Amino acid sequence: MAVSRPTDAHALRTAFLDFFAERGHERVASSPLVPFNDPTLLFVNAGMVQFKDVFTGRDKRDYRRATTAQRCLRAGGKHNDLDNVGFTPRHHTLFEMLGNFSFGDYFKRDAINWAWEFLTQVLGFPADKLVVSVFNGEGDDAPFDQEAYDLWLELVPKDRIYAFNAKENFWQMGDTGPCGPCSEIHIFRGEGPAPGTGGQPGKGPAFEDAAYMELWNLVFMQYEKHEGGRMEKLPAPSVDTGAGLERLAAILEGASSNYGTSLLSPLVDKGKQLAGVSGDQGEREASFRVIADHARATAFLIADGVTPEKSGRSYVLRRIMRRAIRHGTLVGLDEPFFHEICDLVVEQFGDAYPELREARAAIADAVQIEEQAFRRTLDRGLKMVEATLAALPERAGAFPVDPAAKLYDTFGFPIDLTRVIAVEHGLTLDEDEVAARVRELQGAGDAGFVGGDAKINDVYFELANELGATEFVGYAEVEQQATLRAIIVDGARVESASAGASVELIFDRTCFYGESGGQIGDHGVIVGGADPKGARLEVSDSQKPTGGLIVHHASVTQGRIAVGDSLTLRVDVARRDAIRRNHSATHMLHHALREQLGKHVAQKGSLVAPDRLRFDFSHPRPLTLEERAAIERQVNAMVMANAATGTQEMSLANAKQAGAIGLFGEKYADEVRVVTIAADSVELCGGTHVARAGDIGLFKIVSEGGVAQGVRRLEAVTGTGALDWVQHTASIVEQATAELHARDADDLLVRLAKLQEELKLKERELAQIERKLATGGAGESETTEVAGVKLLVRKIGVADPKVMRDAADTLRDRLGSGVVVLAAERDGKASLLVAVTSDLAGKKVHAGKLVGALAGHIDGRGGGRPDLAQAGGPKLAGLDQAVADAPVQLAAQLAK
RNA sequence: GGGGGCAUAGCUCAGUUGGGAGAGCAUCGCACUGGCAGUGCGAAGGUCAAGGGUUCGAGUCCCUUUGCCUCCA
Repeated sequence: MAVSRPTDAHALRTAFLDFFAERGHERVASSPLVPFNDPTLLFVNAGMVQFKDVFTGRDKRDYRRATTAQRCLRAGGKHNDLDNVGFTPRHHTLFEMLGNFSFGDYFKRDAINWAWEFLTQVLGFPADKLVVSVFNGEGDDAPFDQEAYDLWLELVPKDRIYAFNAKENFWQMGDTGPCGPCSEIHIFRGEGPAPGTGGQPGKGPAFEDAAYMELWNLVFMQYEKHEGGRMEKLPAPSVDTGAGLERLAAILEGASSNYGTSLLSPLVDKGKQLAGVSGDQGEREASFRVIADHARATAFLIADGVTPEKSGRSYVLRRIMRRAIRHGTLVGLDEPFFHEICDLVVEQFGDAYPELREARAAIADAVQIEEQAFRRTLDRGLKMVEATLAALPERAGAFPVDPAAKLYDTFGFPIDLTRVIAVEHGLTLDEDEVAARVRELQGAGDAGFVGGDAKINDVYFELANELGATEFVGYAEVEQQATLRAIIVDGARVESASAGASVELIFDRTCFYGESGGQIGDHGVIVGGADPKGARLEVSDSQKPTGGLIVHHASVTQGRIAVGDSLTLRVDVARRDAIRRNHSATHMLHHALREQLGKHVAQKGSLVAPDRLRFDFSHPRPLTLEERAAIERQVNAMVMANAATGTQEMSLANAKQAGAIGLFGEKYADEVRVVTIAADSVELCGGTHVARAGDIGLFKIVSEGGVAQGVRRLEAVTGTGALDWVQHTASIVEQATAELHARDADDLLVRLAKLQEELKLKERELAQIERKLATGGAGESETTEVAGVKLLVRKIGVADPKVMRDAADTLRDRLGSGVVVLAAERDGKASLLVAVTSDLAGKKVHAGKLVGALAGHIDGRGGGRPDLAQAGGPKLAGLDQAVADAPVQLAAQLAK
């Protein structure tokens, strides 16, 4: 036996991979958690996901056996167990799936024998505790899996072989596609050997029985299901197996729960250490488990390029992080702690998953930022809960549902926390009721997950397999003779096409760059061909749908083309040169951002077009003008240094060694292209670049904005585009300078500030003068008495509401006790204002009612408070009547 | 991507059918005090995020934009 018995979970993982590597399996690295080319899936949730297209035959690999330790995540989407995690021994968000795969190579015999050998020989699990199951032929069109049954019989006594129906033991990828029966291996965890079936397959305890635990699932893909359910035998059946590392480790290490294994217990203990406790924490134990589990998920997700944000996968991550932090507060971890647990994950798993080490700083930063943000949210929510409690009537028995729901939905305050506080105040809160109210508020919008990537047409897979990758010669050439290998019209392959047709073309080689890595596809023309007159095509786009296939989108403007033709491909050079400038500038911008803002800056997306470049990157706040200027200076300094750019093919490992920047979670081939600019900027990149940095001419940022929380977007121009922008902007400044009679552009700002200051002063002065005019010369003569109440009525020249109020104030104070009525004209409209001294307001006289009565004369409406009210209307001519009517209306009010 | 919300003095925020822009803290001044802490009185500080609309009148209502918080897929 070559592989020796492992002592802990990490050694178990290695032992598994070694075991299958020794048996001819390619050791394939775990794919990132974000599925590649699968828009239907939020996260990789099984070991076989990265081989999906291989099983269906759409994709090919140069090996037929593979083994992986695949990180998987179950957290988002329709059915997730998030709420259970931490409270049961085996629910996890992140887990590792060990698997061995056969792509049309070995089948049931080897799969069964190896699984048995690994469990009993390598891990030393007692054979008499293991029971297995096969498909019994019920519930689907496939028959009883006699083959598997017979094979098991060679290893296991008859009464430890169970047979179950399709629900348990038949697997399918989707409604159609590869499928087949499966066999499961379970372990009996009670005392002694596993009890038998009583000799009858299909009879006996169901495996839901807590005494049994599933260890390994072997899927035998031997059928293909077609539309309508018709089942066909596959010529070369495949094997897909999966064994949960956490479970195997629990048995190996004799732990009653997965949290007691060497995978998770160091994380649980770290949490306890930070909380200043040790040993079993009873009810609080679950919180430490949640923290441990979620720390793993958090560290891996961030390493795979997911950041905690408010949409999609990002939101799932944030929810996981917040749940962990919340459980931290439950056990007294009131200071940021989670980043320390996540850092321990990096240490513990960094050997098996080097991507964790690479992302160490990014993980720490993202977690700390999220911890701070969530604690702010908690503080804010706490205040609101207190406010709600304070507003509650004395004898309320329950915390009201609506505020609790709003607190959660709108302000992100955990429902369970609201309940805890309510209970502290002797109130109850039904969490289910609140959750129901939240769903109501949500409007039950269930649109389903919409992924980013579009589904790839089968025809491209077919062509990629048949023709292989298109040779790209466009780094050096912009014109190239090539043989036409395929023509696609409306998604179907054709042999020829004539003028007027919209076609997609594939050649054996091309100088056209297929859109990828943010750089958009080339335009150009294609000429020549077998047609005596010569064909001509305009290429409007070049795409790279899959497998290195470069597809030219073109319209035939002249002549006729056919598969096999030799044609001349000519890229639009001016456009390509502009793209080169923008692509190289993008790299330099990336470099400058990391220098000026910090290493937390990571590319989140980019667009390289001929007229502009766009760069999205992680950064927590808007860029200041100074930061933007510093970045521009640095990029332009690199341009002026005019260093030659270099490209080099090397292995991915060497590239990383050289410090090349790549994208988190991006899938790279083993051989990568590395682009170096001025020795500073080293990036993995397949794009086209300038020969020397100086070719860029000028780099200018033209806009800055946000796309999501923590993600900023810069847009910039280069070369002639930059010149256009500068000239346009400069001409605007010059015109403005001339307009304001400023000496120069600097003076322009001074002039503007001065003008604004002056304007403010003038407005104040004007208001003062107006008020003086309005209040000036108030003699006793104007004042009359109506039923013992002093009344001052006056028409004034200013109708600005504020000035009228000030004027009324002054006049009212002068009266001591009484009523002031002001009338004025403004913008061709009539204005009225009534002010009443406080001794009368609301008691004898109501300003609002009085002004309302007078407003009728000007066809207007109005209102206000008892002591002050305003009205306005369009009928200027009625102003005098209103003035005359004032004593009458006042008398009427006083008479009541 | 959809829903819910926020943006008011340097800071934290109030502003309830649309009717005079506020509080606390911080700042400055004066007073009490041997000095400090403290207390009292007073002052300064606002394009109510930006732009448009409705209205006699908008911090308040409507639309757009920007920034931020939050829930959900």
